[in-house]
Amino acid sequence: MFDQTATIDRQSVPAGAFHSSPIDSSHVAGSVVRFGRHKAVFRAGDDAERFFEVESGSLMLYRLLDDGRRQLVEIVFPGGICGLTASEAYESDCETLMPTVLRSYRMADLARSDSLRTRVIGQLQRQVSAMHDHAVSLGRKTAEERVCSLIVRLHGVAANAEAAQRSVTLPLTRTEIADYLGLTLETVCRTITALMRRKLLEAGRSKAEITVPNLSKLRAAACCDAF
Amino acid sequence: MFDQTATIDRQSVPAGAFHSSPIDSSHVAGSVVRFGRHKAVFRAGDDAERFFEVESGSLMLYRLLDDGRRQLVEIVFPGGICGLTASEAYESDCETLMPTVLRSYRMADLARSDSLRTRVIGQLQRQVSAMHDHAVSLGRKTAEERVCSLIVRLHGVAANAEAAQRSVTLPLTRTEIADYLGLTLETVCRTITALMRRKLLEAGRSKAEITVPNLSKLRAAACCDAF
DNA sequence: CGCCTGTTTGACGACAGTCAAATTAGGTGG
DNA sequence: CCACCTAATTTGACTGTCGTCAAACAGGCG
Repeated sequence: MFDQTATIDRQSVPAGAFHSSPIDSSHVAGSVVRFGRHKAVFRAGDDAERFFEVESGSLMLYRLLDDGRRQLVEIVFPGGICGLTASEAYESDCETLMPTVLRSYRMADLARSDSLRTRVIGQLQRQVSAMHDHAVSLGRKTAEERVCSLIVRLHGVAANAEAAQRSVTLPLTRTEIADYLGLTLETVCRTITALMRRKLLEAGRSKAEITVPNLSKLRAAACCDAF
Repeated sequence: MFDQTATIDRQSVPAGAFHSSPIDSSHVAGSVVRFGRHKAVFRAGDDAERFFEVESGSLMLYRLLDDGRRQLVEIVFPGGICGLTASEAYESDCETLMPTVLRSYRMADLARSDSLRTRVIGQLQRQVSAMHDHAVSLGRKTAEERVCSLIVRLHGVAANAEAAQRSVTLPLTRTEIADYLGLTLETVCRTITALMRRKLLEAGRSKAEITVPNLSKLRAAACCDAF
């Protein structure tokens, strides 16, 4: 489907890095890797030799069932970690949602760098919390609440970049949104259309762009919680 | 609903502990806390001062929506961690599913003990993987597949305890199963009944006990993946 | 024995899924 | 720059799985 070639760009560790904090027995900066949109970072079943930290861009992690059903299990934004697993092989597929810069570490780097460990723990905490919210969406929310929850979250993540803008650029196609929210493509379309009719959303200049006229109303429609 | 009192039992740190590995600046053993069945460990909104490691027993973490909908976001078995959050307050409620022994740590202990950090990272990896599987169940599996997946998992966890037994003791009520699987109580009942008619399950001596005549058939009905 | 909680079963309805077709958007090459 | 081609999105009609409402049943404990 997509070209799976990435522009791999192993930057050398900055010279000064070798002389910093004495706490780390070795200096682990990771290697920078760049990917275009919709490139595979790793595949389920690949040897899990490395894990990744998102510098910019975003990723999706998904699992496939034998019969083709797909579930996006996580969307990873800058600062997030993926591919860190205790098992031999990755258990999900990982693809970029947009041009993305990752920092790649060997699994063993975690044992070497105390600062990396600390960073990873903080990040895993945040990701677990996001996954709890996601479980609530999948298990207990209606289609409309799920769509609103996702847009509220994407709005929050984009807030830095687009300042106080009310416009949100969806990094996901309708199919990806559906696979993240446990719905079908058709239900996602119909739901977005309905939200526009009700003025909770407004069309942007492309299908991937949406304007949020009233964030608190949207948040209410998402059914209260964190995002 | 339940008596929220726990038997708290702050054990002193073993004497020898103060003289071990020089890497940890302080020696963090945590305090042992014991709870009966269906006791609250913490509530959403409580100050998140401590996190917990399950020594024996099991826990459920759940979130409630304003209108009363509930979603169990995690079931935590021995070795598992809960309550570890970057935010000020817990974001879920946590209750025991059976009499349970926890080890309680202050959030700050994590910064002090390198061995604790390492253990926590490994555990978070396993829990993230379990949550990914759960997301697949919630988003993409049918009621029957979800029920089978859960029983297969519970069978796996109990395997140590009950050896090669084919019987599984469900630590969850039907309502809790429903709230974990994103179904209703009635659907869970009907699904279990249907599985028994089809001989994928057999009744045990109580409602909470179930016999699995053929694990691989059950696993197939759960739709393939890890659990 | 009786109450309370948890479980089971039934009848019916609704939300979201399936199948199908039309429309739009993007990207490529002439 | 435009025509064309493919992928993505939208909309419609109908179906089915699971939720809702209701009532009966079972089990544990005082």
